[in-house]
Amino acid sequence: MGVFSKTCEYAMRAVFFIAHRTTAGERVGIREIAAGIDSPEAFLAKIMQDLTRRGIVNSIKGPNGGFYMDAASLKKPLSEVVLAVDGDGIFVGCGMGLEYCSAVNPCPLHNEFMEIRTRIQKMMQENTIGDFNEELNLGILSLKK
Amino acid sequence: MGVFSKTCEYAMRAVFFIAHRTTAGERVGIREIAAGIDSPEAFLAKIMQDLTRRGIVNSIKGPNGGFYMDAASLKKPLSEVVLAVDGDGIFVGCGMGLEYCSAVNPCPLHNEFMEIRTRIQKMMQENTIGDFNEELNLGILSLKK
DNA sequence: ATAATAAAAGATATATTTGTCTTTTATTTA
DNA sequence: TAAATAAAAGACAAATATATCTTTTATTAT
Ligand code: FES
Ligand code: FES
Repeated sequence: MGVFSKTCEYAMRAVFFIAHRTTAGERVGIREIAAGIDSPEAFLAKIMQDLTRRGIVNSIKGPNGGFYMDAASLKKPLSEVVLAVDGDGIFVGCGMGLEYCSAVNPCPLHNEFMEIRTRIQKMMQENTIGDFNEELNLGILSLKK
Repeated sequence: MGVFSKTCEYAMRAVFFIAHRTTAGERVGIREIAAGIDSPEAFLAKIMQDLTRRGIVNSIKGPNGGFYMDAASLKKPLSEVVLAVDGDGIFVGCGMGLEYCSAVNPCPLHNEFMEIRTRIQKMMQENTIGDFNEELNLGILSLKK
C-alpha cells in the first residue's frame, strides 16, 4: 500500500502524460499512454473511462481520436484526480483508522498526522495539472519505471 | 485506502491498547483488546499472532494469560509495527507508484513527496510506543470510534 | 455507404485484503 | 490427573482492488 491506490497512481501518471503530449488540440491514444506510463492498457482504459465521465480529461472516438485536455482541465488541481479515484479519505481520514478524525476524539497520532495530511492536501490543491506539466516539459521528470 | 492498511491500523491501535493496559506484568485478552479498539476479534487475533511471532508484543496462553509488553517493547519506535505489517513501502516508495523513488529518475511529485514521506518516517521513528502511551494515560486520547 | 479506427461499455477473471470458523497447544486451577 | 482458559495454527469465506477480454458506439476517411 502507498498513500494512493494503484488505480489513482495510474490515473495521475496518465493525466500528466496526456497534459504533456497534447498541446493545441492534439490527442493521444490509450495504447501510447499505457506504454508511456508503464501501465496495463486494458486496466488503464477503464480508469480513463471514469476520468472522462467525470470531465477530468476529454476524449474523442474514431480515427485521429484519443484523449486530450483543454485549458480548463490544465487549470484543475491534482487533488481532483485523487478525489475522483480514491475519494477524500487521504485528505480527511484518521491516520489510525478511527471512523472520524476530530480534535474532540483524537487518536494518538492526531496532532502529527493532521500536519502531514495538510501537507499532502496542499501539495495536491495548490499545484495544477498544468503546473506539474511545465516541470515535465523540462525533461528531467519521469512517469515510468 | 489510507496511509496505512487496515491491518496496520488495527495493529497500531492494539499495541497502544496493550501498552496502556499492562503495567508490571499484567496481561490483557484478545476479546478485551478487540472491544477496546473496535475491531473484529477473530481478525485481530490473526494480526496479534503475527506481532507476537515478530516479538513486537508478548503473550502467554492459558488462564490469566493474554498479551503484554515488556520494557524493551515499549522502547521500540512505532515504525516497527508498520514495518512488520505493511513493510517499508510508505517510508521509501514513490508517491506516484514508480518502481523506485530516486532523484535520478524523479516523478513529478518527487520533491514534495520526499518531504512528506520523511515527515511520516520521523513521526514513526522518533516516537516510541511508550511515548504514545504516556499521552494515552492522560486520558484525552482515543483508540476507538 | 463502407471500412477502418479508437474510445465506451459490459462481462468476466485474478489477486489481495479483510474477516470468520474450527482445531490444536500451552498453561493454570481444582 | 481433569477441567477450564486463552492463545496459536490452519482452513475457509467474503469483499475489494486489480486486470483482461469481448462487444458496442462514435467518428473519420475512402
Ligand atoms: S483522530 Fe486520528 S488523525 Fe485525527
Ligand atoms: S520518484 Fe516519485 S516520489 Fe520519488
